[in-house]
Amino acid sequence: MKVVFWLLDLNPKIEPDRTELWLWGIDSVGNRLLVIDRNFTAYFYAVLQQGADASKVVESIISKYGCSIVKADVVPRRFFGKPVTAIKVYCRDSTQTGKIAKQLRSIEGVQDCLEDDIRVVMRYLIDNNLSPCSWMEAQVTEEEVPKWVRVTHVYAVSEPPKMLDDVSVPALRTLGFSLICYSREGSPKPDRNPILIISTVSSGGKEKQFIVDEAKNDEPVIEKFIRYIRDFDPDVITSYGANMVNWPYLRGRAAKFGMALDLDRAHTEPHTSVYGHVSITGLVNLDLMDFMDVFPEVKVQTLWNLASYLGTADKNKGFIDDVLFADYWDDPQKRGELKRFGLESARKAHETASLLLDFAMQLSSLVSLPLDHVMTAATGFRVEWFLIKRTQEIGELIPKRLEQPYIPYAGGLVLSPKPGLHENIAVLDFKSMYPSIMIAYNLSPDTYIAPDEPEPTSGVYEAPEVHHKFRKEPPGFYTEALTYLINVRNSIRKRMNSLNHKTIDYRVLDARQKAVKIITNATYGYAGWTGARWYIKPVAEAASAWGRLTIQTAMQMAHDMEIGVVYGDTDSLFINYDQRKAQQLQDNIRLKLKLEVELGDVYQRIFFTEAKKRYAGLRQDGSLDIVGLEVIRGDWAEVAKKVQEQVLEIVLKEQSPKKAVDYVHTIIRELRKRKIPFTDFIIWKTLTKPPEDYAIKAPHVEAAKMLKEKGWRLTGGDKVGYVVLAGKGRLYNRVKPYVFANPNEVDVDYYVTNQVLPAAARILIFFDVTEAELLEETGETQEIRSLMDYL
DNA sequence: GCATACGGAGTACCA
DNA sequence: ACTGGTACTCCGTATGCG
Repeated sequence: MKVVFWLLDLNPKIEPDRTELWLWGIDSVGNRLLVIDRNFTAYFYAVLQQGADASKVVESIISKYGCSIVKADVVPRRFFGKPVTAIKVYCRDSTQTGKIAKQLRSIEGVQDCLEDDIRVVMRYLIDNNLSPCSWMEAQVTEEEVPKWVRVTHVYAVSEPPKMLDDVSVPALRTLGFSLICYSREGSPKPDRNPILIISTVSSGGKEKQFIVDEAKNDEPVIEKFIRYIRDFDPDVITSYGANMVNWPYLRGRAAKFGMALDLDRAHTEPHTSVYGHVSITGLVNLDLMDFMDVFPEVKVQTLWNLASYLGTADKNKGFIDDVLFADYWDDPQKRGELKRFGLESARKAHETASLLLDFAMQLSSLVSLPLDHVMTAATGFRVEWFLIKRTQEIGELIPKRLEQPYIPYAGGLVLSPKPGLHENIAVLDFKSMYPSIMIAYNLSPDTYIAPDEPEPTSGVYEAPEVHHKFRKEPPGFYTEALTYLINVRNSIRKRMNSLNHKTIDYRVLDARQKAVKIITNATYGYAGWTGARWYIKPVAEAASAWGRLTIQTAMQMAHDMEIGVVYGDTDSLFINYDQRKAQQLQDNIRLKLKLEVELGDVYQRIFFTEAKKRYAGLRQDGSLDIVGLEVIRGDWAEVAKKVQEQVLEIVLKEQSPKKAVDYVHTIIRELRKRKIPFTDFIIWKTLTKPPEDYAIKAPHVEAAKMLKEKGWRLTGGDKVGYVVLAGKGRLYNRVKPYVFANPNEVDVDYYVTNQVLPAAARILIFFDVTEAELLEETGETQEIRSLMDYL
């Protein structure tokens, strides 16, 4: 019989005599099912030395290691584009490929072994051209469902499934949860601190909380939570901090009680897998924290900030800092608030996940990494798996990941802006400049011609400045991959145009085009990453060199047409806007440089400082576009950011520096009177390593050390929120984590001199306002103000 | 002994 | 745990001056 199913998750099942592939899916009527492929044979390649006798090598491999090898076939392959002869070595035991490959490397005639580091799951997906989060069909025979497998049907296949061309997504059962633990010794630890509340929200809108008793015995809480999940049987289970905190904590607590955290579909427990991700067999564990790199605008990474950015929540109403959990629990007046907070967190997790799930599924389907891995994997790995999939058709072998020395190279060209105000400025952007350049000049690991190599007869492209050469024909696999991505995105966008924005199809397609876009744009970065399997520095170096030439040529063309250029960065030019001339410049660039240029923002007025990468523009619709300045930085106090934003708005819209100065005076006065909310004083900075590893004393490091002393866990990547307190000595001697600080201790003067003043002066200095003027109020304004204050 | 200068560490942004 | 280009604050020491 035939089944059609949507692939949710897959895992290898290691048996003594074989490795099975277990594919967990959902069929078209909503049955959860398991499809088992028992015909998988692991393999790797032994690449032969030039001129080695292939059959001789096969013979010696078989004679020496025959008992662990099923068969060995001689096959033609490519490596960095160059033809090689390889022996495809099939292994009896999929867990032994690495070991056998290592032994084979010392056999005479074998140059190296490759692809022994490709994991079973990815091998299966790549070889059979299957993608997770996609529909597929297979010829199957139904089997009895083992007692410990929680699905409706189990099938066996004799052939791997085949992909279907259907972009739809089945209705998934989703569950979001949050954890609240009790600790008076800093970060809770599972061996000593109980869970107080587990809150869950599931698709269908059901909300349920599991709350500990007065004795804080959380054993039944965990028990009931496990049972609840098993009954609901979610396809996707989501929480914020799932991988690093929630699952390890739940496992730790369960272990303490001698309980198995048995809530998956195969009677096993959540276990840590690649990239530190927690895998739950048969379903998908999604950590919302892994989505934070999609939204760099959210500076302080928390579930509540993410939710409010995505618009599912009204700011931080009802938020409780985890430092205070124990206090809230112990206070009968406040315990209810804590319970509400827990439930609200679960709601936010569930709502946020439902907004982001489409994107994650499309990314998973595009790059072939399973849904529960794809957001955890760094950009480089997502690009890499996408590329690996594309190289299989052309027989390119997958290089090993090597430790390579890091040598920087020249990047994009940045022009110095003309400081001050400009009227009527338009931005011309090169459309996906690096990908276009890589396609145009066939830049790829397999097209690179090293200096000592002969040039092919079809000719080469030679990069400016750096003189790296790339063969013109045939196209390299980067070129093919990028062309595919760009075409796919165009066709998706075309299809979207004919759809209502509110339809599910539109939403799914939009998620897909976003996924395609991030992979396209990351390919240049991947090319210059020393960790890349296909790292060849000249590829990235040539792309940026052509980029610099491109922007310089475009600038010269603008100049020849008497179009003023006020600024530019890498792939953009800021020009004095004249619609007719701009259009003509675009056409000229398209003809001469063979690259698309699009008209970006048009500003009524734009303000530049002397610094590059920092400006503020007033768009024609009246909105502000602030770039690089303190306003959008995450490491300045809110009070300073608000002041700068207002100053920019006044200066750009009303063109009244005087009014801006008055505004600054007002805020400084309020600051001195401590009328500014405490949270506006918090300065957030990221730790790049554990606090104790710092060679120097820095304010955020000292604040982090204070938190650590009280038992809070802090390492690289964590953000520390601190405030500056009144006192003497170095700055680092008078900071405190904001959770420990009292609003009255805040050093108002510091915030005036080192936060508000520089932020405001950065702008107003270009309107001949001095810092002294910003500090001192003079003349009548002061009289009026003080009279007003008095009244 | 103090104020100032300046390079380096550290962070965060833009493309 | 994708790239380079850039600005900026603060630390921590060197330097200059009296």
